[in-house]
Amino acid sequence: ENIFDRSRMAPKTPIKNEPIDLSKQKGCTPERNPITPVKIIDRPQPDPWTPTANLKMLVSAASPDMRDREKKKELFRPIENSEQSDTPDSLQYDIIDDTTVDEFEKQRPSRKQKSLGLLCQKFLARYPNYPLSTEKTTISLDEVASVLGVERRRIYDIVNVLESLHLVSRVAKNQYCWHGRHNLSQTLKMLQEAGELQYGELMTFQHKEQDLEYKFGERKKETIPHSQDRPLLDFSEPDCSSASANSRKDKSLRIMSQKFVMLFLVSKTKIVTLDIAAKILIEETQDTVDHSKFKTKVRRLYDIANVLTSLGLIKKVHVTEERGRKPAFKWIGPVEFSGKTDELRGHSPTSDSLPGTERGDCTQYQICATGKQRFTRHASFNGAQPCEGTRRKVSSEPNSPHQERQDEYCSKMINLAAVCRQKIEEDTRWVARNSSITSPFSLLPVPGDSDFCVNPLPQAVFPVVQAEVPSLSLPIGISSQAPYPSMPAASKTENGKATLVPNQPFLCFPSSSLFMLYGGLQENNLSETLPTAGDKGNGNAEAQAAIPPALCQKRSSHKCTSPSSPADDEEPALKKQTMEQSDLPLSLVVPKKPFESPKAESTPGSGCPSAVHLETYRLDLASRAAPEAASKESSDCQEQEKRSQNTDPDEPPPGNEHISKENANQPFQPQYLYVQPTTGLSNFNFLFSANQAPGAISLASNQLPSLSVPCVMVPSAALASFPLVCSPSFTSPLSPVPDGSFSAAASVNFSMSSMASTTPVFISSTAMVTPKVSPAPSVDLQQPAHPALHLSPVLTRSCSAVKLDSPVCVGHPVTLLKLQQPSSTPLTPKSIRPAHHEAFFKTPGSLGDPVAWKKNEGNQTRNASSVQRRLEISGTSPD
DNA sequence: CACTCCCGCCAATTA
DNA sequence: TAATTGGCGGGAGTG
Repeated sequence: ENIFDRSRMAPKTPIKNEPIDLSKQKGCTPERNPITPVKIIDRPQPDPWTPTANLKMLVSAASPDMRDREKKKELFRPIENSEQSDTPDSLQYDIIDDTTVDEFEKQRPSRKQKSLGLLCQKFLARYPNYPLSTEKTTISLDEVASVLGVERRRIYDIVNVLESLHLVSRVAKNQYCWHGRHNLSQTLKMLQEAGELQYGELMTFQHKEQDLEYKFGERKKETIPHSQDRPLLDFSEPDCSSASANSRKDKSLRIMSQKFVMLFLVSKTKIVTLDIAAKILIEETQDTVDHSKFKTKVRRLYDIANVLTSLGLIKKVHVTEERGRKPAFKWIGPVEFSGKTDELRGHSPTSDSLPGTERGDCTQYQICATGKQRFTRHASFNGAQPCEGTRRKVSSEPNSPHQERQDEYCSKMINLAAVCRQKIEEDTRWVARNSSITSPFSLLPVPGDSDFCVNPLPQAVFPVVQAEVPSLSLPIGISSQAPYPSMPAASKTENGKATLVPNQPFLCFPSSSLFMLYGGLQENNLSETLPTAGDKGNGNAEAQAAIPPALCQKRSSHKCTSPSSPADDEEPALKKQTMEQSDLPLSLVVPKKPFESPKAESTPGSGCPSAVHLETYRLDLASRAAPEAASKESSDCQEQEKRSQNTDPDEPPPGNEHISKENANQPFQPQYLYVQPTTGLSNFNFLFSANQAPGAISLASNQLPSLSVPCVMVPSAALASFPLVCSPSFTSPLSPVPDGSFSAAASVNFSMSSMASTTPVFISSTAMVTPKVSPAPSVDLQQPAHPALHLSPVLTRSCSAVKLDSPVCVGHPVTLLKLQQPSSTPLTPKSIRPAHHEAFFKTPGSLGDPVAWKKNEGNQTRNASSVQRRLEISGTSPD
């Protein structure tokens, strides 16, 4: 295209009087005098009258060529008709006849002809996509403006967007330097990463804590070699900056442009609707976006979109939804940026272990789950996500003090969540419409109680078995793989399938596959408690839930994993897949922050945010249900255990994995889904609670059910070595078993070995999996190698302790037990809290124990991973 | 009427 | 202080 244009354009003579064709000047330096020269000279200002008049004049003045019809046609046509032919055929244009042209010329240029997109095309036509590195092309705004016959203002619009993508950079007043697309892929990659981080986390919130900055800086540096191009990515940081600074800058078209692009890059479907983008970009926390603001944002987005369209990065599409079609844009640019910047930032080997994926998942879930508590959310976020910003913040400010921020944070999150949710919906619909695939999200309204869906990861990435649980009214995520027939009431035990066993609180899946489970909160209370958060929270949950695991993984692999880590290999693939699968429901947000997450969290001493969260969470729960927070945890655990045990009998034999529909019925029984780590994820396991309280899911505003999923993230390694205890449901106050009763806690041990890929995993929410899950698996609570202690014996107390220490991220009330360290004495959450933050936030490497621990695990995991993991269920009750 | 998005006022920044 | 940038939103063109 460009070439063509160029040829055309090239001949052009510089504007009449213009001294020099600055545009072509090589070397930015040549004419150092950034003169603002020309500006007026050629442009007789005389006619203030109509813009059109000016335009005409300019056009005519600009060059003879401009007058030429053909030229015009060329210029205009391509853009105008872009829809028709994305691949413009030069011939076409030529062919197009002049006859029309005359009129064309006469009539005042139509609006289209003056469109920014067209203008941008003209602009781009002037410069080579891939200029020789040796020469630098300088762009003079004035010149360009005059040549193109537009006011400078318009040029700014174009340049700003181009600048956001590093296609140009400002060198001086009125002077920009043309870089071309050499760095485009790199830039996109960066944006993608940033997007994942940002949107994944949702919050890159700003605090400028040193850490944050530090991190950022570091990251950037790592990623970006050149100093020059990076300017934009900074946007995330700016938040911190003072309001004043932010004011203008924040809203900058550049930043918007980057964010907009990020949305595409992060989006699974690669389609972003305008309104959603606008909502997301409006950082306002408020749910209800100011209408005028929204409109303004949309205007800007159109501006940006026009430029991006002319760059061939996006194209306009429409997403149809029940309400009608909505304008949207689809990313048609490169999706994979293997290139240059690939070197991920895997900091330390240890980091790799972190499952970005899980993290992300967790985060999302967490968010969703706890609609109520801000703290919780935050905490969860922190815990779950490694976002530096967040964490730092948290760390620095332990809970309450900074509520404001939290609020903001929350609000943002909420907002984002809402947006995401919408997006998801849309995407889903879109997808559904476009593809036969049923999106998991489509589930929408889940009948009260049971609302959880299982989302399979995108196929490619993980061999996933998708389970549908019709009974649950779960929408089955059919993301990629073959959909499984839903099992009606009956439970299925088939291998690949995950099933809910009727009556059983378990979900079983084939070990090999990963599942994402979305669950509603078990507790309605939360929603009640947090009225404000409630809806939003749901939205968040949904949104988050929506996020495809794949993304997470991908993310994790990228960032989290150190280069050396096994994940790396896969990474590309994952990423790719992720990227590729356009059909899948979009996940706007991908949590990203692999860096520290697990480890940091896991850090023993440090009270991980997760721990904090838990506490908070618990507290909330407690408040609604029972007051004793401290005891509560333990109690919960115990309860669950008890229950589980109780239920066990009912349960099908270990070998079977069934999901009981009843679960659905039983609002309170928590179900967990265990997600087997894939290679990439090998380190983490996710447990999601399957059960949700009916209330938890609110479809309210949206049809999409908001799911709050309590989830627990556990490093697989950790699991392997440690016995996991599925947490009891704290859930509803309704829960039959009050605090006091904990009979047995069921401890589930996942040992890598034991959990073979083939082995189905059981997740029991309330129910115990006491029976041997798999016959084969020996119940070794501990692997010899691991230093970790198994708490199995002490489930009860361990619960609390575990949470804190364990690398597990808890999104939810779920209590996982995992003991990493041998520390015999279980720490109570409380005790732990204070200390952790610091440790927590430290770089993974800094974490002594955890790291070591992790490494061990990691190794094991790897080894084991290939091998297997097995789930062991021990009936052992704690004390 | 809903989309698009051009246009240019005018404030924030720069030089 | 003047010029450059660029946010912003009215309102016109399109379909």
